[in-house]
Order: sequence, then structure tokens, then C-alpha cells
Amino acid sequence: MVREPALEELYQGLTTLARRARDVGDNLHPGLTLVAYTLLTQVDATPGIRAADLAAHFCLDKSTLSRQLEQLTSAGLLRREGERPGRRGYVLALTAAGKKHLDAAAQAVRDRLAGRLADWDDRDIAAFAHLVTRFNHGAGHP
Amino acid sequence: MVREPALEELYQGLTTLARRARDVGDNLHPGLTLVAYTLLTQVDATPGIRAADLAAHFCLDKSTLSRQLEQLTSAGLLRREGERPGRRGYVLALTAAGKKHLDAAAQAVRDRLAGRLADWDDRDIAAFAHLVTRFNHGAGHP
DNA sequence: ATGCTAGAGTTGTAAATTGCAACTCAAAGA
DNA sequence: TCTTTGAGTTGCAATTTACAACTCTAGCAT
Repeated sequence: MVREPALEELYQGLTTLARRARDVGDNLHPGLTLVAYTLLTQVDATPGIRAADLAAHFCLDKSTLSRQLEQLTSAGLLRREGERPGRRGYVLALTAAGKKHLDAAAQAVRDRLAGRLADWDDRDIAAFAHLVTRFNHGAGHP
Repeated sequence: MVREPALEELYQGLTTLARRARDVGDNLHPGLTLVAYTLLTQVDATPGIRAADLAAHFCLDKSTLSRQLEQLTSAGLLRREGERPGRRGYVLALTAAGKKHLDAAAQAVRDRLAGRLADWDDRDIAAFAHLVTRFNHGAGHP
């Protein structure tokens, strides 16, 4: 198999990435934890999303999400909207403050990331982004 | 800028990856935590590596590594060898048992990952692996 | 309608992962 | 020889997470 070495390299790279995440996250979006950033981003990108959907997306326990969403809610960044007919639970949405914080953090992320990838060309960045997205799509529902 | 949307997609993908890491790791290499797997792999791949080098590589604190290496050592997977002249600290190396566990885990990883990427072609996998590696190389020393 | 089932969320509890600060120890260098 | 500095350890606390047991209620079948 030609792909075996590549699989190994890939997994090693992904695990390294994962273990560095806290450090990178702290540097990249000051003021917003990695947890907060990922949740706000996902809520913003997925209208009508509920806590259970977030749990499935990130492969986390309901209880973990419950507590983290509680924090964001009482911080005024997130809001629980009414239910949707045909589905239980409540729908999540950003507050105006949440949207503002997320936008600022996203801008900071783009700037920092652009700096770190200054010597990459546009095609490589786009390819990398698409591959990561594709990888994440396949995962989570094995 | 054309790259702005790609940067955003990339970072979102990377953070999602990071937050799923525990779950993925548990599934991928049963019996070895994500921490243990990453450390053993790195020690195996980098002869003469020391604790401080690992800390730098993973952007973690010395104390974190100290404790994690202690666990692996007392589990009989890792061994502290003598010092190297001109450099302080001691050199880490896998024991026979550590090598055996790591090899088994790596095989499991390849199998599982191959299953998850069954519909990818070899070129995409290789490209993904190289991009991740390149990204990790750039990071950590800003 | 009535009642059962199952999905959504919360809370109690415990474990794992990590960082910071203060420390010891010994090697490098002046 | 003596000072500096790098490597590692330990005390402490915060964060992140899972599992289990619970409540509540919407949806379904009878």
C-alpha cells in the first residue's frame, strides 16, 4: 500500500495539531477561549442549531455542552430561542454582543493566521482548508 | 484578499478537529491515550530527544511533560537514558514494551484511518498529510 | 384522550489535562 | 572557583471532559 506512510504522517500531524490547540487558541483569539470560539462560530454558521446538534458535531457529551452553553448564555453572548415545531429542545442564536465578539475574534484569527501562512500561496491554503473540512465531514458519524 | 475566506474555513476546521481529538483518539488507538500516543510517537521518531524538546514541540509546559513522562516511565514504556555531552537533561527512549505498544497502536491507527478515508484517493491523502506537516512546522515558534 | 416512550437538557461527581510559580540540581562559562 | 542558566520536579489551582442519574415534555401508539 502506498498510502500507509501517508496515513501515519497524517495522523501524527493531526495529533500534534490537537495537542497544540490550547496554546494556539490562546494566542489566536485573545479574550475568547477555544471552547467559546468554536461554539459561537458553529452557532453562527448553522441557523436553527440546538445543543444536541453541537454535541454531535464536536463528539462531546450533552453535559459538557450544557455547561459551556450556560456560561456563554450568562455572559450574554448566546440566547435560547423558542422551539421549532417537530423537533424538541430549543434553538440557539447569538446575541448582538455575541456576534460582535465573534466578529472581532474572527478578524483577529484571519490576521494572525495570515501572518503565520505568509509564505503559503493561495492555492495551498485553499486546498488545506478544503481537505480539513472534508476530513471533518467524514468523521463524527462512524 | 482571496485568501480571507479560506483562512476562516481553515481555522474553523482546525478547531473542530482539535475539539474532537479526544473522541477520535479514544476510537483510534484503544489502550493508549492521546497523550501517550503522541509522546511515544515523537520519542520514537526523534532519537536523542529530551523532555524539554518535547515541551517545545507540543507547546506545553515543562511540568505537564514531566508528569506525563513519569507515567509512561513507571508504566514501563519509556526509559531515561544517560545524558549527552554538551547538552543537559537526559535522553528519552522507548523500552521494548513501549515499542511494542506503539507499533500495535500505529497499526490500529493506520487501519482505522484507512477505513475512514476509504473514499479518498492516494494523492489527496498525501497532500493532506504534507500540508498538516508543513503547518505544524511553521507553528510553535512565532 | 390517555399513557408510554424516547429525546433534550441539567446536575452531581470524579478524572484527566494543563499552566504558573517556586523550588532543586548540576552543567557551562567567566 | 563561582556565577549563571538550563532541565526537571512538585505544589497548587483552573479548565475541560465523561458518566450516571435525574427531570421534563413532545411525539407516538393504543
